[in-house]
Amino acid sequence: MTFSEENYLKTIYHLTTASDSEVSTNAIAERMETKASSVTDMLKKLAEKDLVNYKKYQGVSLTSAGKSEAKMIVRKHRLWEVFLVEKLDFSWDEVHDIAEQLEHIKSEQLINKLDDFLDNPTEDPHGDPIPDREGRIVKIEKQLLSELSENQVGVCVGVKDTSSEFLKYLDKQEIALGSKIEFLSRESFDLSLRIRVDKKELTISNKIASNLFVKLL
Amino acid sequence: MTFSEENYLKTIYHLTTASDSEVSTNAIAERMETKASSVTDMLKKLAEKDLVNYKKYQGVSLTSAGKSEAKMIVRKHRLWEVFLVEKLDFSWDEVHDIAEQLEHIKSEQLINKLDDFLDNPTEDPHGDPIPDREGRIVKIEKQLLSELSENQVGVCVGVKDTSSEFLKYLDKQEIALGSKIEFLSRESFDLSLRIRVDKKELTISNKIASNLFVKLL
DNA sequence: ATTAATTTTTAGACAAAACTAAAAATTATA
DNA sequence: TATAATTTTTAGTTTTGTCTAAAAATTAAT
Repeated sequence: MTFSEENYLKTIYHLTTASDSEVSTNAIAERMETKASSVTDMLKKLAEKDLVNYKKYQGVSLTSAGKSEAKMIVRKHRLWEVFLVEKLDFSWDEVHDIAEQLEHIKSEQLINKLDDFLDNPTEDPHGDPIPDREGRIVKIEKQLLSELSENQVGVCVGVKDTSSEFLKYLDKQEIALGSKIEFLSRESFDLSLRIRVDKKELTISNKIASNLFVKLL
Repeated sequence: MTFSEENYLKTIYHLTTASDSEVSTNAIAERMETKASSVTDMLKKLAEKDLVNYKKYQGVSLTSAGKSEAKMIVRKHRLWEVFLVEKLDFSWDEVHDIAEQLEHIKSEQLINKLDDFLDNPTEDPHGDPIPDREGRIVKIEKQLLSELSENQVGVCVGVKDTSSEFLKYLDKQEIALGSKIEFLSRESFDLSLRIRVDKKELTISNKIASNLFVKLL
């Protein structure tokens, strides 16, 4: 399997799990910053290899073979992210691009040894679940901070947007995985939220709140 | 820089440092298990980028830019090998193929953090020197076991052949980096050597002895 | 229900890196 | 020093993954 094929599978996996349906050629092209015609070419190739279900003009989904390949790529990506943050002391906004490269390294033994070395983590530094060696994913129940009602309290368990920009903002506000977040009040005018993070009170926009996952206490 | 370009630079680096002269198209082709015509194509491209000195029919050498690129690839390869052996518990005969992939990961920050994480090793698991972040190499004086004279004593500091086959043979004989090796006697008929490794006496062929580096005590 | 807009696919081209086969240059040999 | 053998380069293909432009299919709008 080539890097390019792996990238397509991974993208299709993310898009289909997010929307829980078939995904369009254009959606893939947009996410991968490539042209629709290139996507069509690759879909044909992946269909030929029985990694995707593809019918012209009908969108694509992964076959079970494709899905398990995709999960292994996601597994590698997220394990390497844990390594970079936990062992090499990278911050959570710096690891994505490097993990994009590392996820293509081919060696099952390597990834399983890495998994053990990291003590078999179940989530990456952004709170996303890491598939185990059989592809199983332990899903934690979490919800967006923006969906809480006043006075509910949760722990930050993940981020929806993993852009460097957003993550740096969180660092600045001292919001990290594990931070206790209390929903104090909602400003009806702009939907901004008053929250308490650990000891400190602050105001965040609704956009921020709808990119932060919390687990209710 | 593409993977392929990096592989060519690395090969040229190894061949030129071994022979200390220009290297021929055929030598590169043979080492890389490719065709001479493919090598010629790539040499033109590398010359275009000022990474090699190339004149038709005259062989090639690295420019200083090419050499420093090559050293960085070697640095990455060897640091990853240390990681695999020291941290992930691979044996020294298993790491080469994985390091061949990892050496192409692009991030200076990554490799420098890895270097620190490993406590800035100066040699890889086969005893080969690891260039530092400026490309400096600390060369240790070492010689082939086959070049010793009777009753000299050394410590195993490296291997010339790094094939899995040879390394497994050494494991079987319990010869490792750091083993104390006493040259007891030479059999003139087949040039085989009687040696003592740590406490145990054994006989090894001249071929084995000429692939083992020792440092005299 | 046609027409218009959008999406998707096809067709043809291109760059990278490999290959084969043949030509050219170099080196070795008689 | 001719000629033979070897090495290296050139020329022309192939494969992979991308692109543009145009055609075809689908979806939206009047």
